[in-house]
Amino acid sequence: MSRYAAAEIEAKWQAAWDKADIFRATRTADRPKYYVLEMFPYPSGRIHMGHVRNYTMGDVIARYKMSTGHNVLHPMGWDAFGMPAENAAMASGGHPKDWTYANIADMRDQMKPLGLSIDWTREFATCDPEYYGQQQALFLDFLEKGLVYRKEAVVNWDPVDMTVLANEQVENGRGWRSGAVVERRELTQWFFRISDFAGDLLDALDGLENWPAKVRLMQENWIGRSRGLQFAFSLIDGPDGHDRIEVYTTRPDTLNGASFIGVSPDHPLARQLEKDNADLAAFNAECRRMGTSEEELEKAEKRGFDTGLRVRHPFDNAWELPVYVANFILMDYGTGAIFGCPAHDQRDLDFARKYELPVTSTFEPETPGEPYTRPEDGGTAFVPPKTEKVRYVRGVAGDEVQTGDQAIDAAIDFCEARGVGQGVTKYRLRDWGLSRQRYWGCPIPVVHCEACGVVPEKKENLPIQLPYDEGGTPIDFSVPGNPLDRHPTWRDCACPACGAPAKRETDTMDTFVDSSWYYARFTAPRAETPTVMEDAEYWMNVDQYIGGIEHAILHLLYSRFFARAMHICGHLPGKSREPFDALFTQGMVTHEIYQTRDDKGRPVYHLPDEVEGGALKATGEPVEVIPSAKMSKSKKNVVDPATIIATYGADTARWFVLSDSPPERDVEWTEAGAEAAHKHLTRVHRIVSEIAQSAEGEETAEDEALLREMHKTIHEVTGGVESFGFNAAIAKLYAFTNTLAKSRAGTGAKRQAARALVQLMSPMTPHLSEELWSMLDGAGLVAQASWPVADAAMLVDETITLPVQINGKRRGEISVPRDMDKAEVEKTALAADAVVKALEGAQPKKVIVVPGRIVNVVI
RNA sequence: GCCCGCGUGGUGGAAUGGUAGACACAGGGGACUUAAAAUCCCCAGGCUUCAGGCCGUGCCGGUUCGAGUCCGGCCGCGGGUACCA
Repeated sequence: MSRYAAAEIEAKWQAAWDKADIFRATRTADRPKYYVLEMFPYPSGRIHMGHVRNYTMGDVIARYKMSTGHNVLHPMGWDAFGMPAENAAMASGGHPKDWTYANIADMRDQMKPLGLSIDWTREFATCDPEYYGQQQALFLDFLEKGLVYRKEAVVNWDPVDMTVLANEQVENGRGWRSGAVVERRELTQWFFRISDFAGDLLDALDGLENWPAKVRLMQENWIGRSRGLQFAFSLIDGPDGHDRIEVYTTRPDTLNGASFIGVSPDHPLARQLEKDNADLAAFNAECRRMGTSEEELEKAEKRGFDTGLRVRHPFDNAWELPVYVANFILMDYGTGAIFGCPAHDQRDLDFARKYELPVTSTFEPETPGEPYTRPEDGGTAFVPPKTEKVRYVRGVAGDEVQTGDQAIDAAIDFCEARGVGQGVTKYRLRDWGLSRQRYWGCPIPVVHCEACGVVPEKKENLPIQLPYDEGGTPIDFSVPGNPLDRHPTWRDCACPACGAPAKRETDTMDTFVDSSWYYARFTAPRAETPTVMEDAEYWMNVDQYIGGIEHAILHLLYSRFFARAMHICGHLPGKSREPFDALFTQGMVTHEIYQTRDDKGRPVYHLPDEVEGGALKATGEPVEVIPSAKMSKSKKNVVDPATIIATYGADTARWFVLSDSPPERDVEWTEAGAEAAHKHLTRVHRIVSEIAQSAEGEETAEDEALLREMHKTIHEVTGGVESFGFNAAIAKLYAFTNTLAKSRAGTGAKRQAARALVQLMSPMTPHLSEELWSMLDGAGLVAQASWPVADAAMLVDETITLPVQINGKRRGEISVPRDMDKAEVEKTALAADAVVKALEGAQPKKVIVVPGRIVNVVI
């Protein structure tokens, strides 16, 4: 009897699949298409267990769909632009391009042994000129349709590295790499007009029924719709060009509690005033220096600068309010100006107390008599939920007692009728700035011409390729700044409009652009246009998208925007305005952390490989075990998929990452678990090969029981695979393996059962299944066999066991024919020993019979 | 702060309002073996006066013939998010 030799089997069947070319996706009308996609990886150089879990799940779906008669598209590519490649070049020399392509080759080599059903002919990397050239074409189309534009924007500027930093890259006001104090600079940047789509992107979330509710909610909050009133206060003796201050409020019902006006330090009025006021200029400069991190904002004191200016209240010409410049007001939300209502906003109240401004309640709790201290009497700001009824003492419109929502609507109507502003809907979502002052990204295909200004590059000149060297020598990344800026010749070009010498744009695109349309490119990866409508029409949408929850907002929102924009430019059909029909977010792979301490008491981490039985293998020194956490290089709690595959085989790794936890939750990698998975596969191999080799025998009385169990297993595993219940499906497969191992059924029935087992396992353990399938004389490849169908008649037993409860507590059970009618079941239940004993001759009050489920006797 | 999710044996977890703990890990006992490995069989929520009984899905209450599941209020943990006017 041959042992389970995973390495041999896996190589053999991967070669067989390759030879038969069964994973190549080709358009055809004779089968329904199914597009399954996992979020493509960044080519860091090593695959990790998270990748294994992600791609295995996608592979299970892809293989299952293939065996249910679908024409499956299951592609793979590389999200290959980005900072790590440049950082690697800066740290250790070399070129980002070489680093990236070498990593891609390494990772492909690590991925292939997993036996994924991927159509590798469609593979591409976003740093391929063939890909980013089409991205540049998209950009030009977007430009033509007004979907992308340039504007001045404030950015975090690192003066040492000479680059713009994202907010996440600023730590305590300093650049994360250079440690230099970050400056706020105004730069002209490119923006996508995503905010024009805010309402649509929000409303359309309702239609994404097969997305996790959590992700939809996160996007909803991110887009952040609010309804309010926009109106103006008239300014008394304002500087030239400033006779009013426009404000936005979601609480117009508190207008009679207004106490001051606040404007952002970046507000045009503040900028005008600082020209003649050195103190204000200093105040504003200090505000602008302040970081934007959460931590800093938390600590930052709410500070204001009294401009001395006054405005008139819109309801009362005689009522004047002071105008402050305040450090907590953002220029890019609303109008950059607010009215402060200290009674109903804690921040405004703190501000009012600090600068001794009036506090005026406009409403109070509805129920009198409850202990309540008004904010003007030293209480905290009164901010009840808007759905709660309150008593208006200085309301704007409507009843004295009403909910905040009602009062807000009434106030908007009232103000509109008086010509005081209008009701508006605003969104938190802002336009997406895509300019990056980096080398390793997709060049923005425009030209700056002295005569013509900003001119789009001609499409026939695409792709605008990144230069590899500068005048013969490879680009030196150890010099700070953007290499494209200082390149001797790359910038030089002819103006596409007038032909005069001009300069290229040196900004490149945010890498989120690259991943916002790759799913569409997979439908026609070698086309001379971004997409081909016929292919997009056929393959789109992605039927099942799988990836990490960390992309719940940015990547998925940007992709939804891009799909809309591509539709507008004729690159995607209307149905693909929402590109992902179903989304699944899987959990992480975690592992314990092993740590010792050095002589100074600092933690030293150790790889799981170096630890055995709670001590270091090398020295025997005991290790501290820290509970499971996400695998990370810095904590060394990583297991390398390559090692696992070498030790146990890919099927074991695949089986284990699916087995122990529900796919949306984290799964803890344990040596014991991996070993158990491997033991089980070895056992299946042994049991099935024994059955395959045993001689034909008589039918036995146990045949039917085994086949019934087989059909139940088919039913449950199918349901599990279809609903991402992989762990439950695997539990059922374990149970069925036990049944099969113990069964005394005849060889014929056992073969049938073994064939079903092997086939049901095949999406998870494709290699082992092929091997056993061939032993069992299955025709062709199991990968191409039709999925087994459960016989409904075999799913229900002739005789069933019903639990009998007395007053809801289980007291016994009865065995009855499946289709016995309710009255008979009741009779049988009442005759059961436990019931007779409990009733002591009395009549039950009530008997509930749930057919096929349970009987409950109420006494 | 606000929004969302989750609390089930020693552990991971299973359970359309209907037998709580499937399946697996770790554990205990046994068979085979000179021995070990491998394999196979059995036990296993807690308490108990043990052919039985009582308790039990974070805590308190409710709805129901029946609640891990539904509702209300707490407690704890996890995630998201915020000077958003």
